[in-house]
Amino acid sequence: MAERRKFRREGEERRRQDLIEATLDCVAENGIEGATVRAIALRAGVTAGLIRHYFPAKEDLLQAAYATIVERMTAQALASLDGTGKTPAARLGAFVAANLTAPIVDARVFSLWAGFIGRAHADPALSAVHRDGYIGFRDRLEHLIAETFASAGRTADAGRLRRHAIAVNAIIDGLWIEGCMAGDLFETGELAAIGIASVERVLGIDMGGENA
Amino acid sequence: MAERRKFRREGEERRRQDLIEATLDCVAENGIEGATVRAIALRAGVTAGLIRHYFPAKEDLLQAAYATIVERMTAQALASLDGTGKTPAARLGAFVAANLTAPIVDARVFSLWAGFIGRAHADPALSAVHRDGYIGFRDRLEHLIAETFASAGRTADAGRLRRHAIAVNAIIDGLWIEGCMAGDLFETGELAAIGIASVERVLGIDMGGENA
DNA sequence: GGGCTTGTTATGCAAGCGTATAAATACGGC
DNA sequence: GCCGTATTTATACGCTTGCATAACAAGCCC
Repeated sequence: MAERRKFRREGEERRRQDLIEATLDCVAENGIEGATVRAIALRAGVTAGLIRHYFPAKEDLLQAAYATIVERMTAQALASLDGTGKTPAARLGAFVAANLTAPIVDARVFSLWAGFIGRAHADPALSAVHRDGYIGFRDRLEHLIAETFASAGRTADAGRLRRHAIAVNAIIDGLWIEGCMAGDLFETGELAAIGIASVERVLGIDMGGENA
Repeated sequence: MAERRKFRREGEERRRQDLIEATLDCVAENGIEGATVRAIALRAGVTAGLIRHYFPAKEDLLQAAYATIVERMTAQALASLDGTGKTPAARLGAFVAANLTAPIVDARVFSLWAGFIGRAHADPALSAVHRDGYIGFRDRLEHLIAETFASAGRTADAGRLRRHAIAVNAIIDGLWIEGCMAGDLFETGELAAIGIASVERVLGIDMGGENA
């Protein structure tokens, strides 16, 4: 009668990570409103009360979860740059392609993104997390474009470089959303091909695409 | 003591529209989770119970509200095509510019879009409304591009035309999002200029932009 | 191996949610 | 001017939510 549940004491960082992962699962499956304290706890295999032991309030958990997903996406994108010995143009091309292929183009990731974005307007902290991610991404893009131009012997003033980064960022974002929301409307690799071709034309460079 | 509240009987369509408008206000201000039955009723100036007299369930109201906003955005975009006597290229340019300027680039509209998108994954009906809007928009774009090509004496097979529409749609979407979320990072008209220049380069046409 | 710390569970609470239902009232037809 | 009807209000119910608190036990220290 009334047997108390057994449990293990996990390391602090491990538990925090588990809770964040459970939160992401919940948001991805049922939207942000599906991420209730009880649902998260159930998925993490703990009881609801424990959450408050690691996060002062639910909002803090959501924030941490969003920061995690932003960070993860960024890392995956940057990983595509790891190949050494490539030309700057090839690196830029790989970067664009990576952002338009699985696992970055993924319904689950989009579900997370959308869920958090919807909440960002009401929550300045989430909004800040997002803006940091956006600016970081665009800066990285601008850097890649600058390198590509330099290696091609082309010059571009700061303003032009900035506008190029904005445009390329828009192409990636727009195609990413299209792919995530309506992946079934595109063939494998089609979005990446369109993205590369578009970026080539916008920047007036050759990244080895087939100019689809 | 216990004075019952006075009220007026409004026409059915008028009440429905008021409730939808109130719903949009709530979603825009506090996200979709801020759109509770009571909050909506308060803003519409009625009591909560009335909502169920016009909509079987809250979900039906949300659906109607989303359909309304999608329809409204589409109408605004199409209105930019109304000018007669323009060349197809100029019409396409006007269309792109309109989608990258107020009132379409607007934090409130984006807030609505994001709120509903976040819920779309959990609600197939909302998802269907969105997809219809997306495909309709892309088709319109493809049509404009085809006209522009035709008037320039260029030919393009169906596949190429489709890919062009996908790319231009991505540019518009991506820049739209950037503008809505971080409008303060851009000067007035900058996004429209970048959009037009990018579309010109991607399509290889001249729409009268300054090729920023 | 006994005691202490603290990670963890269990239980409870007040508030808010969507929905149901009955009473009241505005207003067109006569 | 009254009646009937359908719009609108009022009230309540059952459920879920986030959060608080007290009891408990796991694992480290000595």
